[in-house]
Amino acid sequence: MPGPLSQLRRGHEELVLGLLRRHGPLSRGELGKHCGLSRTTLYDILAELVASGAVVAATQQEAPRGRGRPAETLTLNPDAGQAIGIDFARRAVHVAAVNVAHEVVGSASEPHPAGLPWEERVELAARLVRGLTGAHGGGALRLGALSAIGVGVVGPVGGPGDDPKGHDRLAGLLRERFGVPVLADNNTRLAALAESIWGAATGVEDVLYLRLSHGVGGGLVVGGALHRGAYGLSGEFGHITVDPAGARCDCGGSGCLETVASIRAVLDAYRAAGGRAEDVPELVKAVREGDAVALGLLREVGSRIGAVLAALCNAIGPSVIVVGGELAETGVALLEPIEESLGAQIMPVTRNRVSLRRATLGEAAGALGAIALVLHESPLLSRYPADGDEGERRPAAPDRAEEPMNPARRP
Amino acid sequence: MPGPLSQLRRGHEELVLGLLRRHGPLSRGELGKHCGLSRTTLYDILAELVASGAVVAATQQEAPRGRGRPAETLTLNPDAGQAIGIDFARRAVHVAAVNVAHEVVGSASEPHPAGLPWEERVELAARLVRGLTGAHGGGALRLGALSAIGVGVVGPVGGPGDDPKGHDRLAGLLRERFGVPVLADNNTRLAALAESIWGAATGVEDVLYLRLSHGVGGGLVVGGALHRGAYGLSGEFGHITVDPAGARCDCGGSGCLETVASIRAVLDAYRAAGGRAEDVPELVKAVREGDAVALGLLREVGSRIGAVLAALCNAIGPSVIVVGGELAETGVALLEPIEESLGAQIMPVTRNRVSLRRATLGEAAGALGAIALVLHESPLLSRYPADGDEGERRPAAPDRAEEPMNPARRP
DNA sequence: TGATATTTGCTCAGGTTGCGAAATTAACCC
DNA sequence: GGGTTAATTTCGCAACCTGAGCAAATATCA
Repeated sequence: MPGPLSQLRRGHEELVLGLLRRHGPLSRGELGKHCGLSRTTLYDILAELVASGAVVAATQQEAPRGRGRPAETLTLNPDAGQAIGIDFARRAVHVAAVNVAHEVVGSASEPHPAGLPWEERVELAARLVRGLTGAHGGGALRLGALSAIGVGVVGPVGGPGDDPKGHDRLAGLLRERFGVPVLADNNTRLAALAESIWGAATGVEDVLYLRLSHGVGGGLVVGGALHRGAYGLSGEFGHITVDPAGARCDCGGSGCLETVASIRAVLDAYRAAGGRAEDVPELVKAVREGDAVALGLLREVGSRIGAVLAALCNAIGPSVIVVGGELAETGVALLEPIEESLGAQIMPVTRNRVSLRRATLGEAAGALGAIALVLHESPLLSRYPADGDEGERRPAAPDRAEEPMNPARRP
Repeated sequence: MPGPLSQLRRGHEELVLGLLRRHGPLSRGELGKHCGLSRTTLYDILAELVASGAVVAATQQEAPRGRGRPAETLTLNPDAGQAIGIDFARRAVHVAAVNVAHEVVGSASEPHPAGLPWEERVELAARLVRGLTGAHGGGALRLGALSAIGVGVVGPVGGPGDDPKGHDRLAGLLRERFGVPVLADNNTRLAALAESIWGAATGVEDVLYLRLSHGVGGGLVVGGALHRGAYGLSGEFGHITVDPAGARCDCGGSGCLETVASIRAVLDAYRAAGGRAEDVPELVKAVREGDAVALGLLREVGSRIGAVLAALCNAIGPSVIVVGGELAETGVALLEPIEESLGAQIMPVTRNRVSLRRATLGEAAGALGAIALVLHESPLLSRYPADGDEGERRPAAPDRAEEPMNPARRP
């Protein structure tokens, strides 16, 4: 029964673990300088963490020999706990695992036919997870202190009760098999989160992620946290209208970005212009060989994309834009026109403050994001029970800090 | 010296006060059901709040006579404390005041020439504040437990150190005069926050606010909190390109929404089309009289606006869109075309989940938002001291809950 | 009318957490 | 070996949360 006090303690533990994660090995003294807690409390917490095995004394003795007693350097125990994330994409399952230090220890994927029943997809995921943890040498899967699984799924997540896609059942299956809570979100959004932590925008707090794949979508990271929107419908960049007179889109609209910038749209346009490419690798090959038709097409597509990104930038003000998905493999042939168009339409004040980057995580991004979901939401799992009878919500009062921050907010 | 424990306590006090704010008078028992704290703790906190005068027993005796001892109904003491907000607009100063119950107790405005020095504008603000608190009968201004002033200013706020607009000096002047901390943000953004609390989107957690005035701008409320963006540049909807071949804009770009939907742009276009109107009221009058030119123009402008809003909706997923600023006074003549265009370009899944509304707060919105800034950020003022030597930041781990929430996050 | 049940308001003892001050330990320097 | 310095540990106290239990006020029942 997690009361407010245990929560406070847990928050402080998270704070200390977070410092170790970001700074690497640290002595107790250095830790104390950064965490804002009193030495006594910090030592108490550290003793607890050491006892639990989450933190161990670093073996390296590269201490800059000072005058007094040498400080013991502490570091996270890389074997103490793991978290896994599973991305149930349309035609494949991806899994990934990280250790307590938030270092990726492995990932695996396996394609499957579209429409495979949830039972079999869960079975497949479980097999991949076994392979991962086994290969890592551990044997039995240990979820450690995190005790939750993150899941990425296709389609909007987070809306009210309806469950058209069977997500609730999926969560049930996973809970049953792994015996731990399951957290889920849209896999493209999770890819955005992953890129903001391990990928092209590591450490950046405000990220706009655009994914150009069979579908076109994306996600927003706001203040370091994933943005979901009112009905879990945030990040649908692919269905922004770029040409009201354009082609019909599966979503019911016309001239959506997806009808211009999806894989199929680009390949169709390429073939219509006389090019020959059956899939993205062939298109990439053509681009590498300097095919003028391909380059011209990508220039046009990139220009459209850049216009949409510029509008979003002005509205949302991210500091990094990440472009991912298979089409991003065409590299500068696509990114340069995007950047040109973006620069032309964005506000001049913002222009040199936004950086456009290509995604770095590839197909594991969704699974990694699912892990991040667990790591970020984990304190949620220990919150004290809800009233339950009515959806009582707090207004937007900012939560208490768990870590020092500068109170001098300059107006 | 506010340690983590005092903060915890303060958080719980805020929680209880927040419940009273939103639900109005409540008995201890009802309060207990919602706050998730143990009865003992709750009673302790309430005793403290009653002793401090922040909470008083409600005089009304409309208790639904139950079986046992009748419950004492508690309510916020409307005279216990006040907060003030000041909006330093380009050509006017607006001030507003609220009591602890977050009820607006008064507001006042006074126009002034553009470019007035900060000293005189602060002087003007102080005079307005004196008038307000005096008129309310109180006499001396009491800021109560809040002890901070919120300020709205023109231009981006929240970026790094540079201070081209003299905001730092303004904060200094206000701190000196009122002797309390000063919190500031962009006034249009603050208007968005105000609309999400007291205005057209009361209680809504995800709001997109668009302001059509001399400039065109807006703000985003995400999860009930104001969104600032990486460099304080969020909400610049006015500089989204709607027509790359359009007119030059002051921002340096071309064809920005502001070149189409600002007051001057609309009036110019109206006159160019043969209409006669020197200012917005005259335009509104023409609209009311069914002037076909005006209606046609607004239809076109609204259509442009709707297209931009649709794109933003797909990306951000708000549940309410609020349109404010002087031009919104043209009413349905503008809102209907906006809604049509919005509905046509938004994703069908989202269509009936987004509601478009006209702002309700008028010119006081900025000042009210400044108050909200103080109310929302107030816990910040009591956070424990920072390390100061380096900008140590926590990653995006969600903060601890101060209030019950449903831990069952359905995937 | 009086007894009982029920709900509410409140107190008390106990456990946990955080923190300041003093004591202890382990190195270095002379 | 003795002194110095800094890291670590111990100790005692204060603040906070909580469960249990008691008193107060009222409705219901005999």
